[in-house]
Amino acid sequence: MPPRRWIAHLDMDAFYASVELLRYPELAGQPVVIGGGRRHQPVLLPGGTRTFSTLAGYAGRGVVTTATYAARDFGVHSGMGLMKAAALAPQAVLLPVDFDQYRHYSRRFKAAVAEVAPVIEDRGIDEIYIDLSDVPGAQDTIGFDTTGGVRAVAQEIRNTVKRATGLSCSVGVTPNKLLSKIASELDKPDGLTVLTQAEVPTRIWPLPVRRINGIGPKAGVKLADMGIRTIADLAAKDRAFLTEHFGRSYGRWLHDAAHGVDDRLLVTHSEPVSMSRETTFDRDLHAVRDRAELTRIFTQLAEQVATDLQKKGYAGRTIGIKLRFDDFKTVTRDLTLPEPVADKAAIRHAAGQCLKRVDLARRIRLLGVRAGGLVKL
DNA sequence: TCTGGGGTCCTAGGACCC
DNA sequence: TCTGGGGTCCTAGGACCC
Repeated sequence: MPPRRWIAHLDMDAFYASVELLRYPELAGQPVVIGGGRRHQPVLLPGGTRTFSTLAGYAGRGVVTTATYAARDFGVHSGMGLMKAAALAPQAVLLPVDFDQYRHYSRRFKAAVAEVAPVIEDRGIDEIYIDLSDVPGAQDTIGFDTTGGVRAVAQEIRNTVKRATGLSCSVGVTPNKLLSKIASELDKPDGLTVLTQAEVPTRIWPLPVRRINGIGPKAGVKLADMGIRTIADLAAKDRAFLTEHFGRSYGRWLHDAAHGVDDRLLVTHSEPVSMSRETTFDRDLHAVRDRAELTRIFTQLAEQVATDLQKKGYAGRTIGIKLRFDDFKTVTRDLTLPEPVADKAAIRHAAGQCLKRVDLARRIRLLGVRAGGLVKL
């Protein structure tokens, strides 16, 4: 028997919220929402107990970054505006985002996984792909179960993550990244799902098309308009139909995805392409009336980008800006310089040149500064 | 109760060069 | 006077993901 390709997708369960629960164990089982600004720090009372802000009465433009499963039971989910979440679950505890803490636990869980299986693709703070094909034991058959070996390896990885961090995760193991990403959600939280290619029709086809990583809100609506709701519906369409409606490249990809076909290799090393900073204001600002404040924030964003570049040892040749207006329309402008830059004056100046090319009639909701075309110094 | 912040990749048109 | 292709770079917008 030739060795089989086994790719795992590991997804930490409600990651930010779970890290907060390690710090505040008294919140276990309660609806907790992470998001918003710095205003909602817990207060430590003289007796040693803590009091927490709740969602009730929240006013602002924040969104839910993560919600505990207890909060999700009220219909709260990530990306939802905090105002709406407050209407659904006013009693839910609201905690501010603490990225430093999450990054710390992110490094811990990834290092723990690497002890068992070193071939890892980073997919952000709380997800990774892992190639299990060459991990000792993964190709073993246990009794008549040809997937028993890889299941045991995946379980060992889950145990290791739990030991190292106190956090649970969900894992999908299949022959490729596309299927593993779907599989890791099939038994969430704290689950493990192993699927073979032969199980695609029974386990994957009944799912909605939006479960496929790469079919987003727009494509989802377009497919629904054509009566294509499940992955089975999509798999039933031929290539020509899909390329006709979605273009050659995306159409072909849709066809492959529906059939569980995905040859992509793991990307174990990558260089950043861009670095950016952006901010949404508490209230929409007017280019003339709020000029001083806009200028101050604009300069600050440019300086933050410069600091980020210098800290990581990069310079950017293309400097860009982003504005979102009160009608939510977003525009970008960028400028490619003769040489890469990383100092705040150069970035601020180039960003200023970009800003001159924008019509500032509407009020501004968001402002951002970006450096692209990065080169390592 | 409208919709954060940080990214990647793709497309498409125009400039410019050979 | 009017006609080519092909390739690369730059810019703007948009889809999508975590």
